[in-house]
This record gives sequence, structure tokens and C-alpha cells, in this order.
Amino acid sequence: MAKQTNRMALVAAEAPQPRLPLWSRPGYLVRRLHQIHSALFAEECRGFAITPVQYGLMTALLHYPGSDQVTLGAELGIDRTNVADVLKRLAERGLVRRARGKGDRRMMLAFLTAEGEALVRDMRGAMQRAQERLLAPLPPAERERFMAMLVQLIDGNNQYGRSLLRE
Amino acid sequence: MAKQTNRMALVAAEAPQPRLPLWSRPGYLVRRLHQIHSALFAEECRGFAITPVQYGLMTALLHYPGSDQVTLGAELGIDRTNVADVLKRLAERGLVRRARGKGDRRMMLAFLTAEGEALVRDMRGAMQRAQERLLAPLPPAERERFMAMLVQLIDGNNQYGRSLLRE
DNA sequence: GAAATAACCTCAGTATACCCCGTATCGGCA
DNA sequence: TGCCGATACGGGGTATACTGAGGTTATTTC
Repeated sequence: MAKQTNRMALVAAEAPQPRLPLWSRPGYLVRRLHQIHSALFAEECRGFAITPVQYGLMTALLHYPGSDQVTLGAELGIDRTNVADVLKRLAERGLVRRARGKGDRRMMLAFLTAEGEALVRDMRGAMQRAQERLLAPLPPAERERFMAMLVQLIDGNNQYGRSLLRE
Repeated sequence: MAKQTNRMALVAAEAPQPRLPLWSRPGYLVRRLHQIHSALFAEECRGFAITPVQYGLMTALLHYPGSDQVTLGAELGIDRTNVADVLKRLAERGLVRRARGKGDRRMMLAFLTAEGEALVRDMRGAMQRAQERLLAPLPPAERERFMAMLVQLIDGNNQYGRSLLRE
């Protein structure tokens, strides 16, 4: 009984003030929600072995085949070196084809293969279910409101998060 | 002339429908906002060389010194292996001290050093500025509403992900 | 009291995400 | 023509985040 564990001390302290000040910090809350979406996406898309970023990149290639890596990164908010990493993995699985630009040989262009296109289409339902489950705890009327707030916050801080910190 | 670049095609297509369907997916928006917060936090806390997760872990240790890694992970929503990684880096910098549990020798307990405590206190203002900048694009009246929605979404989905929250 | 079970940890591997630096190429300009 | 700044990519390095395998210590069960 003298052996009071830290775990128990924590639980005991939880009764009056259940949460650390973290819960009043939007940055922390956004990180947690991001993790939850990753988990939901992974669960729904289990059979495809595709991550959210990989799916986003492939849908961008569906709309704009032959984009270069810098353009893809700017479009999706992904660092250019990360774009190269993700495309490399997708290419190794035969979902994406990469080729040097003919006009500008500095560019590395990316295209979906037939297999990649089929996979994107087959995954659409599962991806959509992950999105719906993420918002499910909100009353339907508030879901669009929440999305609008997210867009407003992203647009309002547009210059950050892409390592485009001038000065 | 014939040398139409992909970049330009993208920009041209952007005029009528400026955004990919990504912008109607909450998972994508949450990822972007998470990136933005990371960038804002890094910018405000530049001089301290501390990341958001490291700061969160250190504030938890300020409230609950001597916690074990599983408890810390549950408290902060961080995977147990990641907690070990982060604590290892903080210990190498002399901000955290680690020790095996005396009662239960399976546990690896963590404590802030005096240097670690001082750093947490010195950083508080910078951390707070990052939080405020993140929410700045929203009208003040809507900021608390947004936070409440985040909490509701996290609580409503907290059974997902490996690093479960305490209940 | 020994065996099974559970809890906690470590290590290795994968994936995202970003930085800095070096290299190759392109475009413009002297 | 030859140089020079801008651009695109790759490699190396760091940090977060999770999975799976395996080890050690505690607890429970028989």
C-alpha cells in the first residue's frame, strides 16, 4: 500500500481537473485530430495499403497527369522532398510512372499507371467513409461550419506550413 | 508555344474551379492545419529548439513528475515507442532524467531536470503566441466554438488510434 | 511454488514531414 | 558565346508516428 504507483496518482488527480492545460491549446487538439484521421483512414483503407498522403497524390495525378514534383507539393501542401519519397514508393509498387520532362530535363514528371487509376477509383468509398466517421461526432448542422472554419484558418495562415517562410 | 508546361496547365485550370476535391475532405484540412501549427510553433520557439510534442511532454512532466512512458503516452496521445524516442532525445540534452521504477522495475520513469523546468517556463510565452496566431483568422467569438468542436470530435473518436486517451 | 498471463520496455522497420547542401539544367544577358 | 542566377532534383540528417517482434519483470492462476 505504500507502493503508490504514478499511474494511480494520475488517475486520482483526474477527478477534480480531468485534463492538462493541453486541452485548451488548439495546436494540440489539431495534432490529436490528425492522428485520429490517420487511424480511421488506415482502418477503412486497410486492404489497399495506401496512406492519406499517397491517396491525395494519386487523386492529384488523376486530375493533372504529368505534373512535376514542385507543382504537386504546392498543390497538396507537401514538402517537395516528401513528394519525391512518396512517388518513389508508389512507383516501386507500379501505381505511378515517373519520367524526366522532355522540354525541361530538370523536371521529374509523374503519371498514374492503369493499375494506379483503378486503385484510386476502387478506394473512393473507403476514403469517403473515413471522412464521414471523422465528422460523425458533430451534429450534421455543424459539420459544414467546422469545415468552413478549417478552410478559413488554413487560408488565413496560408504563408506557413510549406516552408515558404520568407525573410 | 507548343512547350506548354504542366505548371501552366495547372494554373489555368485553377481559375474556374480553384481547388481539388481535397478541400472538401476534413482529413486533408486537418492535416494542413496541423502542418501550419508546426510551422508557427517552430517559428515562435525557434531559439529553444523544442518541438510541440517535446513541449507537451515536458509540461506533462511538470504536472506529474516521475510518470512512466505508457501513462505519458496515454495522457498526451503519443504512441509509447514515440514517447521513448522523445524522452531519449530530451535526456541527451539534459532536460529530462530517466530512471527505472523502484517499486516496479519494468517502468521507466521520467523527471524534468532543473534546466528542463526553466526551459518550459521560459518558453511559455512563445508557445502561447503560436496558439494565438493559429486561431487569429477566426473572429474571436468563433475561436472557442472551434476549440469545442475539436474536443467533441476527439472525444467522439477516441477509441481509434493506438495511443488511446484516458477515459 | 511453478506456469501462464499481463504489463512495460526496447529495437528494427516503415512512412510522413521538413531542413540544408550539392548538382544538373535552364533561361536570360553581357 | 560564355557566364550567372533561378529552378528542380537528390542525398543526408532530424523528428514524429505507428507496427511487430522479443525481452524482462509482475501478477494471477492452478
